[in-house]
Amino acid sequence: MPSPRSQNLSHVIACVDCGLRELCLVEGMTAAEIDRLSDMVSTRRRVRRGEPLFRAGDRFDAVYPIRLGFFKTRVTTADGREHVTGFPMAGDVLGLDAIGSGTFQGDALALEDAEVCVVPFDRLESLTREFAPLQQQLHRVMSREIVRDRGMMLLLGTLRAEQRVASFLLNLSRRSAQRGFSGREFVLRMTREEIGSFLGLKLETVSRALSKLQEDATIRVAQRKLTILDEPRLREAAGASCSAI
Amino acid sequence: MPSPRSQNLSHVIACVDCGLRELCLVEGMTAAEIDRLSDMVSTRRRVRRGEPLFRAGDRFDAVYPIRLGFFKTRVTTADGREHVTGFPMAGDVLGLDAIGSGTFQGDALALEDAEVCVVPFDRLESLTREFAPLQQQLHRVMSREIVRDRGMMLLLGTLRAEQRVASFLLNLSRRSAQRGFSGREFVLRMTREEIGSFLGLKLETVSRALSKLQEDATIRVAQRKLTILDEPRLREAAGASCSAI
DNA sequence: CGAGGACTTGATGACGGTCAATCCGTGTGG
DNA sequence: CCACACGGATTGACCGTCATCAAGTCCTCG
Repeated sequence: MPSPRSQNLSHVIACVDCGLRELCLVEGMTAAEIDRLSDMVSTRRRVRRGEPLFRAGDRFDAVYPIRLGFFKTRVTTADGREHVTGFPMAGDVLGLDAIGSGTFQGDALALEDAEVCVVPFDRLESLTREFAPLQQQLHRVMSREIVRDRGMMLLLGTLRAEQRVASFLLNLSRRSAQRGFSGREFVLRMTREEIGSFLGLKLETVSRALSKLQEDATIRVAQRKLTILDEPRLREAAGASCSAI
Repeated sequence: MPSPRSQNLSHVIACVDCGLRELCLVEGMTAAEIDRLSDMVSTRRRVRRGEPLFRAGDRFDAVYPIRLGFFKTRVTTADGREHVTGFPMAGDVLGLDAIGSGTFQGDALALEDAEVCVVPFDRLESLTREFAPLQQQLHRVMSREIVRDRGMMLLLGTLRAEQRVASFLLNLSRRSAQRGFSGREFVLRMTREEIGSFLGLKLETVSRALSKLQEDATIRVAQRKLTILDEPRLREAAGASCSAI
């Protein structure tokens, strides 16, 4: 893994020029304020596919807005079972759950080559005391995380297998579209097993649900490539809680 | 519902004297700093059993540390199904999930007569810019909420009915003990149906699980009164993820 | 004391888990 | 270059857990 210092900083895009501004921490700040933040975030870190950004038990001292790439976050229970808690992508912020305890509670693994900004948390906290908009945005981002998790609880607690898979696809579609990519056609960067772990299902059940949706001509799925053919139908398959996650 | 102004403020306990300090927002602050916060939180609000503290769609402008009582929070889906997202009790802070959107995403209903502190959020944000310890504590509280929700996702995604119920009881026990009450004997303030909604189960399944644990002499349950007879066995019944929630 | 809600318990069936066989795409080595 | 191995994915058969439906009991509160 390359040290942060191995990055050529002159090539680092400033926050003010970053395409992810409105998803990230700086939303609502003036250009001058953003530059202050940008100076602080002078380091980036690349994470290669399969490598961890952090692991459970690592000491927390920074949060990581994702610049590029796709991660999975997971927790591992005492008896070795693994549960995927999310699939963060560019614009999402990793590590917020570690603030409370000072150590990371789970692993974050890159599902493809990725790059994150390294935001030292103590300095971020100081800066939020100066800039109210930054503070508000940090609170919004954390709060969004809570709302997202509530949505997942609803999904896990009330939906049936096919509804869960349909909701999951709609979620990926929406987030893909938010980031300027196609919401209709995208690549599933994770395995069926990882999807299953995230949704509280077994990989076979995920596979069956996808096959079923394909039979209905709702989606087309060829390996990792997924196309939404009939979005209204997919929303219907997800049930009324399609907006859940 | 009585207006906040109807409270006799001279009887309001200052934060510095509050038994819930270490759970609430002021942990780590000096007495002088706490007094500043205390002045701000000059209003309390009583909520009678069955009444809402807030409802989905209400405008967010304050968070509510619970002084006394037991709540349930829930979300209602478009098609009218209800899902309980938590059972906050004294020392927990209500409303953090609304920061992101500015409106409450779900309802908070008192399961028994309750009293909360009203902390106007814009003033709390200003104050956190002055007092770093207060800011850190707010972040810790929000982060804890995320971790808690992650734990619920793990529970809902991986545990079987009896394990969920056992985990739930251990959670109530721990929180009860943290607040100075017995962790061995406590009252279930919610119905079987509400427990089921929270755990992603039907009320009959909850009832059966409780009966089963009683047959094993792990617990004794008489209506709402619950006694843990054999805690190690209950931990075993919860599986390795007993620390989940 | 009566009514209604909360709870328990039983019978039955559906959904999804488990086990197993097979297929497919990719990368590796003969 | 092809054969093979391997992991991921699909599909089928079977079974267990939990939801559903239903009956009946027990508290609680008017």
